[in-house]
Amino acid sequence: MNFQQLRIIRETVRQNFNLTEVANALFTSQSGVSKHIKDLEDELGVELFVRKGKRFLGLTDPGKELLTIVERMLLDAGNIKRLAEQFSLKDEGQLTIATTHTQARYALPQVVTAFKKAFPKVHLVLHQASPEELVRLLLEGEADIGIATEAVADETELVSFPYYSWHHSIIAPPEHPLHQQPLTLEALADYPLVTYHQGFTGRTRIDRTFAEAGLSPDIVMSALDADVIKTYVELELGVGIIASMAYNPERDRRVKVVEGEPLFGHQTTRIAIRRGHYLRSYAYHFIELCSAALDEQTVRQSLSPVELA
Amino acid sequence: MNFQQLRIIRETVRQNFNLTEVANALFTSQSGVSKHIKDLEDELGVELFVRKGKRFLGLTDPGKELLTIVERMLLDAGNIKRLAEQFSLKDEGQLTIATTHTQARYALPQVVTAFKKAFPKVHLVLHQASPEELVRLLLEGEADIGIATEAVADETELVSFPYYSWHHSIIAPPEHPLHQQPLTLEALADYPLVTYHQGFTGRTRIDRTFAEAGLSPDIVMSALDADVIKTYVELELGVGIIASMAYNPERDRRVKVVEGEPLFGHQTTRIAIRRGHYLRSYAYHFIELCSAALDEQTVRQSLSPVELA
DNA sequence: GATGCTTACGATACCCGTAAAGATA
DNA sequence: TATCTTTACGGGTATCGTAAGCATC
Repeated sequence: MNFQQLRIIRETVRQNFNLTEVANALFTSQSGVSKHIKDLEDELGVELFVRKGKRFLGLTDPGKELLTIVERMLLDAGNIKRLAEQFSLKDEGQLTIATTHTQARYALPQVVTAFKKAFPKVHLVLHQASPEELVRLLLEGEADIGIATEAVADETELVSFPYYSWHHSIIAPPEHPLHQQPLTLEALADYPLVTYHQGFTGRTRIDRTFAEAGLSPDIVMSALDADVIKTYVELELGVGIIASMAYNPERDRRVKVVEGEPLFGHQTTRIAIRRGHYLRSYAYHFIELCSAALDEQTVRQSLSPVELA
Repeated sequence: MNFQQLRIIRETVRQNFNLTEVANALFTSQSGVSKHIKDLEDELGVELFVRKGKRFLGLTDPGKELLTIVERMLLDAGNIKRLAEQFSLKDEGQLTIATTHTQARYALPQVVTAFKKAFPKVHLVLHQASPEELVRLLLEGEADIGIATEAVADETELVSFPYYSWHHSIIAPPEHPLHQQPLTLEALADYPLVTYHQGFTGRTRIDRTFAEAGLSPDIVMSALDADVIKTYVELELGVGIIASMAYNPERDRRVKVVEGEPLFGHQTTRIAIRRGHYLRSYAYHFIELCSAALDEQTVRQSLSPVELA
């Protein structure tokens, strides 16, 4: 048994049991992948994969149980590497933050600025992704910290902490009739709407709120970011619903804002990390810069790995 | 990084930083050990060991942190092997029980008999050891299950469950004057005593009870097992204190027994396993044979590994 | 016929053990 | 001086990639 074999087992599942793709992902030959799997199965005396002829279809029962152990071992292998870097290059290295556009654009700039000042040698990677993709990046160890409003609280392998709360704002051109009437869900649903994509920046909440009121608004356009939404609102395509922090009274003079909290309530953006993922000390500092309540000790205490069995 | 390197790191600590001994323990050459350590340190970019000239003295800070991860990885490596056997040889394999003489001789025979009947193909190893040694065997993965009255409840890396309760019995020749007087600690302390070695079979409790009463009895002889104690009591060397289950009215006719519970209270023998150590299904059956309350589900639930960090 | 897995084979790199040299107690 | 570690070197083995063969879709 060696680490390459373990990596291959894990990657085979990730690549949907296509050994050719596994070889590409691990930058090795497909024949080597094939042989490694065979060798490991021989050594353990168990078939790990369900085959149909020469094709791989899935994991056997022992394969499934083995995978959870393998994942933990490879997680630990990564932990060893980061741990070593922690000591060899105290304040150097890389920190990968997986986050959505909204956070990267409106919430994180101040944190990033402060962080860069404190740790100038750390290479900061802001990996922009959807909430679901972001969860995957954390689970696979490709990102150290995830920041999002959706999805992260639902995954048991992740631990998440509240970062900050915000609410939705409704924007429309200054002369829009919406500004002449009291704001209700019904009134809002009468106009074509422009807001975020499915699963982004509180869109789930928006949809649910309308649905619970028995309304089906006409969302004429959806976008990943508020800049795009604002642009189309200015073009009078419809009424916009954006995150409050995306509205800037200085710059956004061509639209007029109404607070949407009475309609949609407030949202909590969360900071997430994978259980058992070793974090460099500067990563803890980054989290503490986000929220002073989240000091290293507090975060570490919540980081114990999920139970076995 | 490979497994041999990890094994060497772990073994170097176990062998008190003597690389020659490490090589012997791992059945390899000392030069290879030396090189592996160097290679790993180079790869990680950190010194793992404190050296004085060429001698190894201990672990550095990163070395200490690394060790805990390495231990977990090697534990998982063993888990993979057992897991595979579990599937390839369903009811075959080996089960190593580390236990003291008293348990092996008086408590376990019935369990072992029933177990052998249920799992005739499992090679059962009864590893007789002191409670401290037994803890080490469990921690190092050399034993699957430990059974003892002492020590096992104090180690956080172990989980333990109550097996059964017992008390001490006092034995003396039938005509001994002890039998003519009411049993008190003071009366007992007047006679030379024969009982178990330090740390064995409730000896801790015996010593503490006398000490708390301000008595310092004359323990003329101590032994590992009740058979030896009985022999010397029969030879009138002194009064014996043994575990109640070691007294057999049929066979032990040459001594007369007095129950010692009023003096020493009762003791609980416990079944212990290491957190995170994968157990074969027949191991769970063994535990359930000891105590019907300890079914596989109950035991597994208590087995989650100790927290990180 | 295109895709995907297995097997064969040669080159390479890695690991191991012997032996000699250097350091430490 | 005896014990212990490092370094150098040669032999063996495992790993890797190319290429050909074969099954599956």
